Amino acid sequence: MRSSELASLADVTVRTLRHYHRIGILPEPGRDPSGYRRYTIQDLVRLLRIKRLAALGIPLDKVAGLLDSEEEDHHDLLSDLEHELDAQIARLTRQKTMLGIIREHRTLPDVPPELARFFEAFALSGISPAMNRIDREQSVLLAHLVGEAGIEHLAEFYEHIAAPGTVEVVAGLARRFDRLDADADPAVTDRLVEDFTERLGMIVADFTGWDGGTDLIDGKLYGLFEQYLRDALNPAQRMVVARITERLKALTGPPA
Amino acid sequence: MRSSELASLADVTVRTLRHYHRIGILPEPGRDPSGYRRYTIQDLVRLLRIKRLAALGIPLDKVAGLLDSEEEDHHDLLSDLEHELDAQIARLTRQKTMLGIIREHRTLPDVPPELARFFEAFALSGISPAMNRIDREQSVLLAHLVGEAGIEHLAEFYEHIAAPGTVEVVAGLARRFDRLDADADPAVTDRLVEDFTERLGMIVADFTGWDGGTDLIDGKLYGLFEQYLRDALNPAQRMVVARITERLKALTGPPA
DNA sequence: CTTGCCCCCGACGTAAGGTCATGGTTTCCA
DNA sequence: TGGAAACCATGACCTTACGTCGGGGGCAAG
Repeated sequence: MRSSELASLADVTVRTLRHYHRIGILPEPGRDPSGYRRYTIQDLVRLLRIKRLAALGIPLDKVAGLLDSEEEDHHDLLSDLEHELDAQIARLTRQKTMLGIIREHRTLPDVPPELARFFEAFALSGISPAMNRIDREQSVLLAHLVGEAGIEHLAEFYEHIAAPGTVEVVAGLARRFDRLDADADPAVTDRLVEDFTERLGMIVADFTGWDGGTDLIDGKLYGLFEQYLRDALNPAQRMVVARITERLKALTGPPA
Repeated sequence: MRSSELASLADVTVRTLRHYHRIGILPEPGRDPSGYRRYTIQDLVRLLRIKRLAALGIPLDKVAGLLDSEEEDHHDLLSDLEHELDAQIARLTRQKTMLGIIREHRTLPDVPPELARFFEAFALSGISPAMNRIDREQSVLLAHLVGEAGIEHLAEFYEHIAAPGTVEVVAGLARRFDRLDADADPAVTDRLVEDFTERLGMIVADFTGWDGGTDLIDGKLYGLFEQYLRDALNPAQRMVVARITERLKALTGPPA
């Protein structure tokens, strides 16, 4: 048998044969006078055994050991492999689940889908693209900040915000916030702070009372999160945020 | 921020940052006077967005396109990815199932587990290691010869052979076959042929009547299969095989 | 004699980084 | 103030299981 015949009998490519020779799991056969490899049935059997092991996901550098050792030293190897397979399947399944959610809700893939509804509702309600981008990037930062566990809590909060009846209020406030010029009339900013506090204060205050929240405030990431907002907003907007934050602190009561 | 700080904030390694720079999905930031990279929050956001996409299984060379394009051109990409995930999960699940079967039955991993019981029973019943090896290698050849579908038919046959009551008979015949010297007494070989035909003839004849069988006889692989046997056996054993084959042909009736 | 097919070898490429090796910089601490 | 520890930079090689060239030779048929 020459190489292409062996290859086609075993349903592999000739390149694969040479690869197996190079890594030493298939012995080099003899050559004919013109230097071509001549294979025997033993080589075919060996190749088929290799294929069976490879099809189980066994790495090629372990194959020689398995084929040449008589007995079941390989029990460890196989159970390791099985655990690794479990882990891989679990990972891929998580990916698929995430992709499915993203497809169903048609959300952007680089943003946590649990939070996406929120700024999607805004995007449809007359907010500027720039502010929308800020919301998106904030969400990404925030999601990383609170971690896997915290995101569910956040999602619950966003559900309140995005609920019918409330989302219009939020969108209206957001539009007004979005349109604040750097040198906005103090009366305008005052009214925005008042309206926000009055209409959303309790909802937001309930949320910031979350247990995990206080740990986060000390972290570096949280500082960056605030800095991100400072960078993105104009002075009037920054002032509004600062004053709303003050009012919310008062609502949640003095810290211990 | 310097590189290690950004890396730790985003839970990646510094090497990963540089990799992302090299492939162009994370822009190179400015440098400080000593040549160190100084990152900003925008870089952190970009990095976190990359991480989200990568966690979905999106290849890095598609990431830049997704992050920079505004709208949903990526629907195709995502659904392709979902299909690929399905395929991978299916493949890994098949591997795991196979491994599970092999572990449960404690069979050798390089041999079809459906056929393994057969020569395992033999190995325990006094056959020589050499003959046992022949059985194993034959099984591998045979399994490849008949393909995925045929193996189930084969397994059914092997069930008959390995059934209580029959397996002892088969093992006895196999031991006698195994011990045949190259120049065995004709009376001994005659008796073996007779006993085999009498006690197993119908079972084997039923099996060789399988529909797919006739296609295989013409194939190259089948010729090799026979050659393998010729190489492995001594003259007396070859003669016994040849004579049993004759008798079986007579049992199944003349071909059309 | 050329055409087409088969064979050889060697070398580069893949995905997503890990792991040195080497050399300069900053920072901490006695 | 000096030296050690820690940090940063670049470059190069390593991983898996082969695919894909590129260059050169062998062999049978038209």
